[in-house]
Amino acid sequence: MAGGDGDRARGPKRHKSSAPPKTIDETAELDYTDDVDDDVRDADREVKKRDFTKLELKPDHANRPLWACADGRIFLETFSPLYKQAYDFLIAIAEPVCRPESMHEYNLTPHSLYAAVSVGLETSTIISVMSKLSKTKLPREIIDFIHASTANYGKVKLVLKKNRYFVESPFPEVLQTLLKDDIISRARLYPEDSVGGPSFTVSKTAGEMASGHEDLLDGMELAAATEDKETHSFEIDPSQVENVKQRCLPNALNFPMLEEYDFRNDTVNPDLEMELKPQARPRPYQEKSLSKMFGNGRARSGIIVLPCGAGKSLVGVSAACRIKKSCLCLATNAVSVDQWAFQFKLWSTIKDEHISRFTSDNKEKFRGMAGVVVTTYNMVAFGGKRSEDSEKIIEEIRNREWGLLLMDEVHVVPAHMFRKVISITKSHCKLGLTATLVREDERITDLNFLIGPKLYEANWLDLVKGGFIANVQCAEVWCPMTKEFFAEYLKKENSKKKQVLYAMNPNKFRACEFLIRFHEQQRGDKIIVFADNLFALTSYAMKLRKPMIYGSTSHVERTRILHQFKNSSDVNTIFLSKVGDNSIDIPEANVIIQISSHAGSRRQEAQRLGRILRAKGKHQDRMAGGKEEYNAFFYSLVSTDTQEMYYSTKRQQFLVDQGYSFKVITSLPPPEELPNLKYYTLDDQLELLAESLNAREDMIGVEHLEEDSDGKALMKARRFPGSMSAFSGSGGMLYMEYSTGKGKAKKTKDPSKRHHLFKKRYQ
DNA sequence: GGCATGACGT
DNA sequence: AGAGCCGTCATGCC
Repeated sequence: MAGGDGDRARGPKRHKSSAPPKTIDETAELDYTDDVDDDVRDADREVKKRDFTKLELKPDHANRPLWACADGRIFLETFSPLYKQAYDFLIAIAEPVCRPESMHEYNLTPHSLYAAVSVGLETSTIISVMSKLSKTKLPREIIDFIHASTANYGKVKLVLKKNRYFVESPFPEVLQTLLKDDIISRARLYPEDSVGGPSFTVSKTAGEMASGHEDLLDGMELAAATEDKETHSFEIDPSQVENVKQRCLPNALNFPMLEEYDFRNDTVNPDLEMELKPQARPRPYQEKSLSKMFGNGRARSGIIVLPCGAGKSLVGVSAACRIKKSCLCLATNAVSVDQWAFQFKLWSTIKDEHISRFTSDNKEKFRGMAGVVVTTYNMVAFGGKRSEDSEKIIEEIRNREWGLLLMDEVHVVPAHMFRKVISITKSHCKLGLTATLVREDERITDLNFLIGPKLYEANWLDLVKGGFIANVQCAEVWCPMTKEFFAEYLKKENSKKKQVLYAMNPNKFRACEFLIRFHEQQRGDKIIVFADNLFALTSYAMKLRKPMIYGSTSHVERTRILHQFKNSSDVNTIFLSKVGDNSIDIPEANVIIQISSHAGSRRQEAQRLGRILRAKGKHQDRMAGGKEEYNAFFYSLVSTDTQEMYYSTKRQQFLVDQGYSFKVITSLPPPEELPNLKYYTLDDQLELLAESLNAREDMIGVEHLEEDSDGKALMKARRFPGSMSAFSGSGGMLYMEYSTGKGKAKKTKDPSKRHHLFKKRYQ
């Protein structure tokens, strides 16, 4: 799983040296006389794996949207009339690698196929649908691979009964196989009345193995098999569940454990009275996510990936409303806890006394037999000494059997401490939600055994087309370093000092000033400026007299600034440090300018973009006229010839994989604007340089900051004798021209930035 | 305020 | 070359 990377486990062997496949156009022009035979020599097959020209096209290939390579790569034409069905199918069986506008690339992996069978697809269906969609006869390797990857699915179940975990299977020999594994056999617990032995607990149940129904293509129905079976089981140590599940995954023993909650037949745990309100109407993709989770009448554990602003919370609340059992909802911080509690009350009929928040400031009592508790990962995983109140509540949380464990921002769960929440709490079903299933470390794949497979992932650009999220223009603004700043930059060894210099580059400052002025005055937009570096954040905000929020801004202050930003036309721009990445909710903003973003985090980049995806409102109707128009803007300001260039490319990767393209702008601000912007004279620039060079770590702190009555930031004069001097009048002409026109290289035309599939053409 | 933790980069 | 430790900026809990 994992959005785009992380999952190094490939399907059929990938050839390191293999050249990129020919482009579709090239292959289409060749003739297809050769056949893909079942018994070609290995050497031939090696060639055929990476050569499209040898594939036999079906006569009606034009109507079929897929190309499948023998090495597990799949390409999808997005302009096909079957795109929608094919997308739903592919996202279920394969890992998206890159999704530019007209051609998607996917990868078939053991994990992705495991995910496919977990949402109810059967091996034969996967092969037949793929075959139907494919322009060519499916390569033998692919078929074998699908069979091998899915053969053992559904043979083993993990079941929670009376707060104890059992590994169950109708096949005792499978359990024996599992127990040959050291980790699993050590995790086994024996019944108290036995001395330990090879025998399993046997029970008779109406065993229904995996089944479900999907509306993939016409006539594609999945059979449900119901028959009475004997079930064999052994108990495992709750603290070892994570390890046991890991051992069972496709890349190890390959008996992935089913985790499904038959909530309708759960008579042990009390029901919770909670319905979705009639006005809560899930959108098609939300409905689709839920159908993946509840496809067979039970609740599957897994992960749903939706962009920010696409309504993840409605999916979470809907899931809880279907299960109708106690639900533990985990979020990353207190603000988010409040929002979740609010969302539950907004979308569901849950009674106030059945929902409680549990944070350090808000320890609401848990009443009744069943309920929803919203709390933080921190609270559950906390290892230190707890207050008396907390101790009581956490004890209740530990001992309860939760119907649903709902995890917001689930990409944080692989972290060392946070993953503990999975074993601390006992739940029948786990649902993880996130917009960005990426981490810069390799641990994202751990979610496969910590929680479950990825159940659904929406395509951002499809949601843009549907008008569900904003249509964002992404741009990278190249700001050349001034001569003086660059000279100092080259002298510095310390990367921290370098960072300050490229963030404070006067050309970047003026590009920022220009963009703010343009969007505020010409378009009436609401702007967020992000700066990771606190020196840059404070300097920019003060020079431009805009309010800012960073780590040590008090809660009261944050609320006040955000309120002004939302409600007053006087405050249209706010400066945020990385506080803005997570814990602040700003639905009004529709422009982002990044001035310092040293960290090469793809997740942060996507998260920041997500801040403006909700932006629609008055701009929404512009889309109605048929012609799409951008209603949100995302600018990354980078100082050219510095480290920033490298990080910027790295940061953008996630969004590029989602199909976003970054336009490169090289002529900002327009030359004729220069005199109207700050740091026009060399003296001013040199003064800024001196300040930047003197910037010390300890100078950032509340004690050095003051705010004037407008809430605009000022700095104590003695700290920065020169900083107050240049509040020159703004005004002057503003230009629209930057968005189009001369001399501006579009990134998409730059061969080095193209997707590898298309690189050749530009070489 | 102190301590623990996360996610980056070096 | 890579793992692991530390630095920075953030949060949460007591």
